[in-house]
Amino acid sequence: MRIYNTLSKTKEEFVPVEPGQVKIYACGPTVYNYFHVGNARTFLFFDIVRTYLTYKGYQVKYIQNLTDIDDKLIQQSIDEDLPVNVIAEKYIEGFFTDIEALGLRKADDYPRATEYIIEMIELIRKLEKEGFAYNVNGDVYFSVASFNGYGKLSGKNLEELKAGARVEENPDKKHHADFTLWKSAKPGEPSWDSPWGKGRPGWHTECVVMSQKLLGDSIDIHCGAVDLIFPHHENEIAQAEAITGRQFVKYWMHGGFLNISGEKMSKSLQNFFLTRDILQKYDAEALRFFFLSKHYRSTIDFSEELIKEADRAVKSLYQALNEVDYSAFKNEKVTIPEEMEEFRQKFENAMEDDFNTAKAIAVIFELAKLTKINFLKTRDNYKASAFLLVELGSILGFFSNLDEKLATNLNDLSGKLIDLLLSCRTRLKQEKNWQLADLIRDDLNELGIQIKDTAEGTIWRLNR
RNA sequence: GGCGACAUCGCCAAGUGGUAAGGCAAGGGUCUGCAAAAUCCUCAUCCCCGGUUCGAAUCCGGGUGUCGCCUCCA
Repeated sequence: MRIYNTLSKTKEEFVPVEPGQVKIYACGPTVYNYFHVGNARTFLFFDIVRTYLTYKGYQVKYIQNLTDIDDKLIQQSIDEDLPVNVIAEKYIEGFFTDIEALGLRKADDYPRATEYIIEMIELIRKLEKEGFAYNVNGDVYFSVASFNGYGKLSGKNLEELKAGARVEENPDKKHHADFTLWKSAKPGEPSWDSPWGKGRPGWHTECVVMSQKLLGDSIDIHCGAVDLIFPHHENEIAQAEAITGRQFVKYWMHGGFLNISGEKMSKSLQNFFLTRDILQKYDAEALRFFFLSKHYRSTIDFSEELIKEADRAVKSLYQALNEVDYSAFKNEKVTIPEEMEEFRQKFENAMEDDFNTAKAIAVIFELAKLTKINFLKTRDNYKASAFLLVELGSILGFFSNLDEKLATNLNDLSGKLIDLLLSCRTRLKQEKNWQLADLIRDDLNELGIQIKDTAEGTIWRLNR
């Protein structure tokens, strides 16, 4: 299994710190709003990483944090005229609603920043004591010059950062790349007591503390989107490794951005899409297909047209199962013949090459095709390939509500009524009353009931 | 200004030296009373120029274009 590591800028063989176990820390949302489709892509991808590693037999511990105190939350609390903790609760609830709608599995824990204030203060004190941090009037900064190795993740050096220049000068800082560990509170802001006075922790500290507390000093995978490489993750490394002297994270994984029509999503451009709004209009698996059809590190361009296209693609996958009447044999015990395992192998090869989901999806489609061919030609092995199709597809999160989507019976009465209508239509056809027969067909179609006139007679299916 | 990424069929997208996966769309055939569905078939030499090599979409150099990071951001 090979994973691209931002730290080395290469694909590396994946070897967990402790054999058989994988510890993953995923940067979660700052809960000042419902999350957008870009967040959704990131969250969804790391859920796939977790799911795949679990499928491979690793014992995975997966943590995703919730940032529930920070400047944006404070601003939002002013905008909505609600206390910060109420804002946080509101959007945390929204977060859980939305990830469920997206079909993500729950993380093992969702630690919140405000639950770890004491631990953060403790960390900052240690940093200060050991000369990595300094206090200026109640604001505590991390001194980047004191940590040798600063910039190793993002590939920046302190000189370049200085030359960057576009940064607002803060005369309190020794080096302008120094970042805030503890921020003193202005009147009215939520705050906690600390050795430096009332204030709140800086953003970069929470992930270090929660990662170390819940997963240990050295973990396997820490992930987020590319924008977090600098400064967020760079700053995490500095704090964590300054204290422990050990490698904080073995594999840093970063997902690519999602743009809207070639442009970065931003509120000012009015091209901002909340995940919940998109899920209102489109099927969650269509969105999932859209995300996974491109490699996770590439920038992806979002448009509703592409979601519609993805929706058609997903439907054709379901259609394959419909064709072979998967519902009728889904509870049977079927063993997958040896020669069919080559598909699993191809699928795994794709996934194990830095999670090449686009390639893995191609295998899924090949399997769908094979299933139909087996069914039509030989009637052999089609059950096995259907099972394999569902198994592998499920790893990518597809086929999550098969029963609903494959349903051929509404309920007894409705089904019988449809059958009744169809037998009338058959009679009309025999009488060559095409006009009326077609009317019934078209009207049923309007209702989402698709008629198929086959050699064996007329059958119907719910159009998904 | 500094650092970096990318450019493959109408659209989306794999592919990191051995002769272009997959999806969507499109066209044609079969089936059908007509349709739909299904099914079969068709559909690219990889931004440009130069180089390395027996051989390059894949490596090197130079262009052009797009994008990202350097500031809160998934």
